[in-house]
Amino acid sequence: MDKQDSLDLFAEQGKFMKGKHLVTIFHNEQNLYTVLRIRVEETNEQYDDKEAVITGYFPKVHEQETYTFFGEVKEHPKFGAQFHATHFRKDLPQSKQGIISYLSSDLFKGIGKKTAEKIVETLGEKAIAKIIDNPSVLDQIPKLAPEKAKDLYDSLMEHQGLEQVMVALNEYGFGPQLSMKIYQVYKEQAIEVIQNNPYKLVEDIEGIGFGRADELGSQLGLTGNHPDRIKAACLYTLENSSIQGGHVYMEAESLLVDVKKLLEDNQNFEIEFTEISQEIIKLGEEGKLISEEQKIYLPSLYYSEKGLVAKVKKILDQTEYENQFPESEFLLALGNLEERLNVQYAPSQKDAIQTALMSPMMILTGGPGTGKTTVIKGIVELYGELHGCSLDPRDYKKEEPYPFLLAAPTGRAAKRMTESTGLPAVTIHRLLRWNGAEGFEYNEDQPLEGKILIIDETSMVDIWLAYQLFKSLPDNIQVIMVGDEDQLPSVGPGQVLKDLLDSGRIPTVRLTDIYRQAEGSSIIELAHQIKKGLLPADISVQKSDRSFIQCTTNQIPQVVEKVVASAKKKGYSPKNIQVLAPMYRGPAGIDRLNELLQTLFNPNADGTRKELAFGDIKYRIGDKVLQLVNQPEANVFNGDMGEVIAIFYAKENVEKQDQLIVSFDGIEVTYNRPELSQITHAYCCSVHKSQGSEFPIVVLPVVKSYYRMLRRNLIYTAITRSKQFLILIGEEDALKMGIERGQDKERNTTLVEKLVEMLPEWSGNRIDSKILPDVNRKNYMGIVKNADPMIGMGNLTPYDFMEENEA
DNA sequence: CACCCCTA
Repeated sequence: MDKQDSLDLFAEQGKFMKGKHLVTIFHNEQNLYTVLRIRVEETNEQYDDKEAVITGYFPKVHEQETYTFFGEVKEHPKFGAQFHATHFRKDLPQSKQGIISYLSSDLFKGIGKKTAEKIVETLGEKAIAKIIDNPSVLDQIPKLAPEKAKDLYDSLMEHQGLEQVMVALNEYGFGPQLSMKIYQVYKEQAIEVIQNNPYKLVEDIEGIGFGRADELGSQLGLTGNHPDRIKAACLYTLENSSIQGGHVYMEAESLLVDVKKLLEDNQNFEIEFTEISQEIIKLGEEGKLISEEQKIYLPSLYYSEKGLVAKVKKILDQTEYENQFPESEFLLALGNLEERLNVQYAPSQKDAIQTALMSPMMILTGGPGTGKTTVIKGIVELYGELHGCSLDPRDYKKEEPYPFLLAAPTGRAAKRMTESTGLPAVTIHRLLRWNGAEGFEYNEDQPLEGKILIIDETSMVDIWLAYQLFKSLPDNIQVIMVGDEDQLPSVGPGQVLKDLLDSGRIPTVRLTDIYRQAEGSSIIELAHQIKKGLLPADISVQKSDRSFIQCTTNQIPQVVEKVVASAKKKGYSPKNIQVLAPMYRGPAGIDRLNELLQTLFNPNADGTRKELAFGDIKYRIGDKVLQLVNQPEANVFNGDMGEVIAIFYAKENVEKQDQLIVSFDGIEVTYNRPELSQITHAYCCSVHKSQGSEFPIVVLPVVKSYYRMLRRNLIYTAITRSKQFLILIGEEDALKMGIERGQDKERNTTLVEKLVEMLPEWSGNRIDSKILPDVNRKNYMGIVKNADPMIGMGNLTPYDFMEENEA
């Protein structure tokens, strides 16, 4: 089998598009993300245009060369149809004439037409494959100097290197996706690196764990207590603890224990602790990990904490905000604003706005419904008023940058920020111009321009991103961080918001009064208890707005069905009633509940309705669906919910594609079949996905089979999604266990101690917001967006949703 | 066992 044939290993299945490269529209040097246009020569896609846009991760693609791309056509909301390629192959010229013009082209210095002809005469139509296989065949070419032969071979390798490496990696058992990643890092040296030290892959390639590398290692004879093996196990264990457990460091002792276990579990060979600590010391000397007082860090995490603290200090050192305008001026402007917006701020909200404007940095924290959004709106409005600057970005020229930077860790939180303030807000990644693979355009060398930064949903910001953001800030900026420390912690390592608050070094305003719920809400009371780790004694007692129905895991589906059916009968739609669960699988998992709820809300009893099947899901018109990825161009984001409004089969439309049309509050998005993986049913969704949303009725099953997921902040996040009714279903034991679990699994961080060491204590006066003057509560709600009116509640209680269940 | 960010 020669190389050209073996390359066809990758062509075995799927769609391809072959054509000549016309122009590269975009190429990211860092991560190789490439957008290019080709003239289509051949394809098995339904594609009528003569030209096509290809996207994917490619090393340099040469102009005028012909390539075959493998992948699928996808619809981009702004740029239209494009072919997303997972891998590609450069087509070697097939005809003698083709090879001659290829070899005599500019790609091969010093090879003219004459020499090219000679090569083909001597080696035949498979000349290129033969040379790649064994460069010494070039010795047969008359009058070809050895240096030229070497140049030719090197150039060929450079152009064909990717394919070479891909084939070899395939033999090591790596698929095209992972192979491409490996190639991006090591280029033509990939195979050499793997043969020398396969454990290096653990360090360099995301997605290759110790287990995989150790398999290669033992094939290559690097076994037992080989230093490379031990080192890799150390780094892997540390990385794992930060990615899986959210820790910023590991105690040296537990690192030793975990590493020993990993090494011995994988191969039957006893490892001494001293052997491990020796390698840890060496890794320290190589700068691959950092140890301080028996705490072992990955360098990126250590420097993130350190750098964040240094920058926070710099920002807090600014003194010019405190007395920039007299308090009387602030109060006057605040009064005008209240009149203009027809709202009245509570004392704690006024305090928050004032502290934000008069301090270099502030944290605004509080649970759902405490008016954080209202305060953000107040801050930007008043900032504009007091500084006499417009809130409209269009009023700014290039030399006078827009002063307001609004950002959030998720697309959806940014979208909400835009809606509630009327100002542009983006994800933190977009703000910093992220270009994939470790590239942020903004950093310490090229800082952002702006005067005031507001970050919402700060609880979701991990230590890496926090550092990246702060180091990209100018020194003369005001920073306001908004969030709820009791919600789910960030996906990435650290607990930045909680640590900043716990340090007591940052000006902070806590909002505690709830303006969104009815007065005397027992849901809020429950939330407060859960925050303290307590399960109220009256949990099983029926309240006006919450209830608890006891049942086992296996009864969950039928009880959920009864409760929801009862709500449906009372006129609630799927939009108003949200079932939340922590996990997808299992008899009480999201998948099972979605199936059942679809049958309840949107059945197809006689089988005559139009359906589009994707995997295990059958979509019907009227289905409630959840968006799983961001589509900023369409203003639709991960976590948004919508409704299926149309289904087209391939034979019914010009695109010849199965299509699903979903409406997200009026925004219509079309999903071709391949894009259906971007949505799922939403009758029941995960607690994680519900973060940032609220619903009139929340139905929350809690059973011991969710064991791994049950934690205090998960339960807190889930129950605080409900605005009117909360119906808990399941086992009291499980609920109790979940609420009590939280403290013991704290994340290892040293941010608090670093802040405390570097910064003076903040001695701001906190307004006790319990002492509220008697003002009209309705007015507080005035500018809270989405404070949808209670939907014809009358005197309903959760009990009304379960009357049939009493037997 | 679940979750974030994305380049014209």
